[in-house]
Amino acid sequence: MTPDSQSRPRGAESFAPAAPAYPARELEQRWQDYWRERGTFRTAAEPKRKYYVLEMFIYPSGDMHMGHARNYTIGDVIGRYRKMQGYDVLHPFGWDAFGLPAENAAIEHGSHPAKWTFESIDLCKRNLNLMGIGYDWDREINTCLPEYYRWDQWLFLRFYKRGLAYRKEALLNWCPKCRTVLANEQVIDGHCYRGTCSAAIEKRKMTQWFFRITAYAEELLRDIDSLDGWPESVRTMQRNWLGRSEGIELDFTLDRDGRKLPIFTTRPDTLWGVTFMALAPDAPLAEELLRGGEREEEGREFIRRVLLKPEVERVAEGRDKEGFFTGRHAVNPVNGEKVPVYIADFVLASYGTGMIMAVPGHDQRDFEFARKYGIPVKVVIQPAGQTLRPEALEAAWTEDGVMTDSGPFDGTVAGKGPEGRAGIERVRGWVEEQGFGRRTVNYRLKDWLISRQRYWGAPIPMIHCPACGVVPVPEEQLPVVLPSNVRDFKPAGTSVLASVKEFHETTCPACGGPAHRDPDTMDTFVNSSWYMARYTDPKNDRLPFGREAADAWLPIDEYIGGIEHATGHLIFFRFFTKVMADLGLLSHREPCRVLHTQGMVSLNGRTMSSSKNVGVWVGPFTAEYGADAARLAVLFAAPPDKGMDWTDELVTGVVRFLNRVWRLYEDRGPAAGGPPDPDRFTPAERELYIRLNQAHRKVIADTEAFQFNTAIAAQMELLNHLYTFADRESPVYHWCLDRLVYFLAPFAPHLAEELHHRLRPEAGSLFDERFPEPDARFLEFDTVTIPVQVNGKLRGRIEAPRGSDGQALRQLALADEAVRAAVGAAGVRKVIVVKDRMVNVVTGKESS
RNA sequence: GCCGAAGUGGCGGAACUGGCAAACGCAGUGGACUCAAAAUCCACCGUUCAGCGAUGGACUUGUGGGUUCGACUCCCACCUUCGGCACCA
Repeated sequence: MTPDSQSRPRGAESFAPAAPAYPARELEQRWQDYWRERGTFRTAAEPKRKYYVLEMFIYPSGDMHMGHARNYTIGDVIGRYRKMQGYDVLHPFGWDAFGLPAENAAIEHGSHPAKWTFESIDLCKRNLNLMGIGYDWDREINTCLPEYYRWDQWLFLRFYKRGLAYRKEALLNWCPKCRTVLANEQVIDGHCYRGTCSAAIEKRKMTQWFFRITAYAEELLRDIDSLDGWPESVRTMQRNWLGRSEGIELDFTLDRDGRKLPIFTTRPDTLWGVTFMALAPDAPLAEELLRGGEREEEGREFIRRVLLKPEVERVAEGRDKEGFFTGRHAVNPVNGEKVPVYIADFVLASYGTGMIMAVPGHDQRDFEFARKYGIPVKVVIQPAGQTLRPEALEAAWTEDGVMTDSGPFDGTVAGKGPEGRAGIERVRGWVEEQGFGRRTVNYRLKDWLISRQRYWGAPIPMIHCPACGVVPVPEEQLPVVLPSNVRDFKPAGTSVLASVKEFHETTCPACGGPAHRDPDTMDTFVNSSWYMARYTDPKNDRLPFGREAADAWLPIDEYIGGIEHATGHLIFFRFFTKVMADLGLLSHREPCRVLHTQGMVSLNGRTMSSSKNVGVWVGPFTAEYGADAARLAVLFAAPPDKGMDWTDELVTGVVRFLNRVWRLYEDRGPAAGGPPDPDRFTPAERELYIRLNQAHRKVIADTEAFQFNTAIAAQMELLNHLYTFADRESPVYHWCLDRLVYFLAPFAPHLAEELHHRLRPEAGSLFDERFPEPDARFLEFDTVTIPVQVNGKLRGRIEAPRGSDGQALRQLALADEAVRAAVGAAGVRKVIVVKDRMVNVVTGKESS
């Protein structure tokens, strides 16, 4: 390990803040045991009022830091709170246990990925229990067990039957370090998505399995509108990711053989400005066009060279475009013009048809390319009141304008701007009428590549037979168990499982002849695409889950996890839900009603991370400060969706709060009496009682609004009032202590449970009690202090009975000395009164 | 470049539907307790000007405009930060 002053060595922390002044750890252990023994967080068999709260499950990779802890604490607050409101809560947890780090660790230590994984799971589970998270461990799932992944395989087969799983050859993202292909969602800026890897991605042509997620692109996009419990940011990110664009597909005709060259464009209004065509270098047609031509060899060499370039370089900003003239020409259907056909590296094979009509006058990329290769430029959209000359053009004109040299459309306003849309629409209609092309919708989203050439994953349940081709493993033969007798996990560019004879060699289910299994495993995002449904029926051995159970609990009422999954997991699990609904497995078409994304936790400016060993660790921290301090720290620092910085000062504050609470109850015996009698209130008691109810109201409102920081602040405020309240024998004071226990419950559950038992030794768990309602009669003070402004500036205050009418407030305000002084000689022109809130006196002349 | 979110004291952050900006916490200052310190408790604590002082005035929610009796909140323009997408035809 490199010396690093920022991160502290694990297990040897010496934190600056003082530890709690009460035996936090001891008492927390006691109540954690108590909850476990009593099954406090076990799920109801048949929910009456269901509430499904779920945190994204974890990839178990060793120790757990406060970034993790924050995620699970947020879920736990909601789970405990809803339970206390009488909901039947489902709050499960499990392990996303397949994946590369386990394999890499095994390679490094010469052990087996399973060993490393199970050790990590043990550690994580211990940490979660240390934090006092109330899970129903009876529903724990683990994706690396055959009981789980057989259903990945089962679903795969169902997908296959429906044509939603298929094999194709394509140019794929290859991570040279992980030695496997990756889905588009797993490539970030041309690099591997895994933080510990981030190697530059290469392209390889391979035959692999895909899920046809594009078949659901339209529904995935449309239903985003219905996800009103999701953050707008995530909805926008998904819309961008799906990338719908409307246009037309239209055929150019190749010279000599009259072959059709289909192109996709969103700008049919520029059809008359086409001066060349361009094909993607990796488009299948590219090499074909060269075949037999004079420039065949040269062209092949160009393609080879361009495709060799790593992805990062290809997409680098402002990069010079490269192209190659094929020697062929194509005819533009709208005007019969003959234009040269190029191969150009800026054209993507995977988008649209893999070829484009190029309009240098009105597309910046085409313009740059045309200038470089001396291709003519035509201007067919003239900006209003101007006449652009092609030879003087310095950049493409991409705004709205008037169509010129455009056959029947001369004079039409067209473009992508608000004015021009109608023009494009007209051309579109015409193109269809003339039979040149058809309306098309294109998506940026591509099919989901799920094959991985790695060992530690769910085997793909397919068999390759020399006689019968690709044959699915019969359902009754599932699971296809991942063999454990593997020596070398390091893939040499081919799949690990191909080298395991006993696994790889099999017989064909169709003809009985020798065949071999598909040697690849599934992307781990497959496992996490349906796990939320498995929790509803985790032990089912006939189906992935029963429909009744799934319908009883889904959709998730509250899903909590990191924003980094916005365009990966959160799209995949929506896709799976829709397919599973179409397979008749469940009724809902969206998996999750409300989504909250949680901000990162940083330490000294660096994001906490297990793999980088940066963090404050749950084990050592709770040993010294306890779980309640950890929980309050992550909850109080900031609203959940914002990032937060972990500091010693933060710990100081929450520990001080816990100590103050503790001390308040220290000399208290069992509770005396119930709610206080308002008829016998002293003025001070009355005030305290109102403050109690106000705090109560705020705790409820803020918790439901996901503002735990202010919910805790309200409790701190109440605590401050209690400390300065003189009469410690007052029934109102007693009652406050009684209520405060409930307020604390979701946030600092251990301390709350302890105090609950102290006040009511004979009672059961606090979490089997109902969360109380505030006393609606005492939510406001009878007298309000109302600020008085003169011309919008604060000049005085008046006291008035709550609910006083405008006339009364007006009189009081105008009688106020400071107000009269401020008004002076100018005279009152107008008085605005907002009941119980504000009086504003507007004076006659310019005064002041 | 496009899309989205945000910008408030020394710091983390509050502020209902347009109605007292700065709740709560940290840090800081003063006091109590103590032989002393820590811990604890109580009080003060946006900036600036005038005043010995009590107090009073002015200013203040990224910048500049606007709407309004009144704007952290709404509108327009701009700046900055963060996040996403990006040769997508």
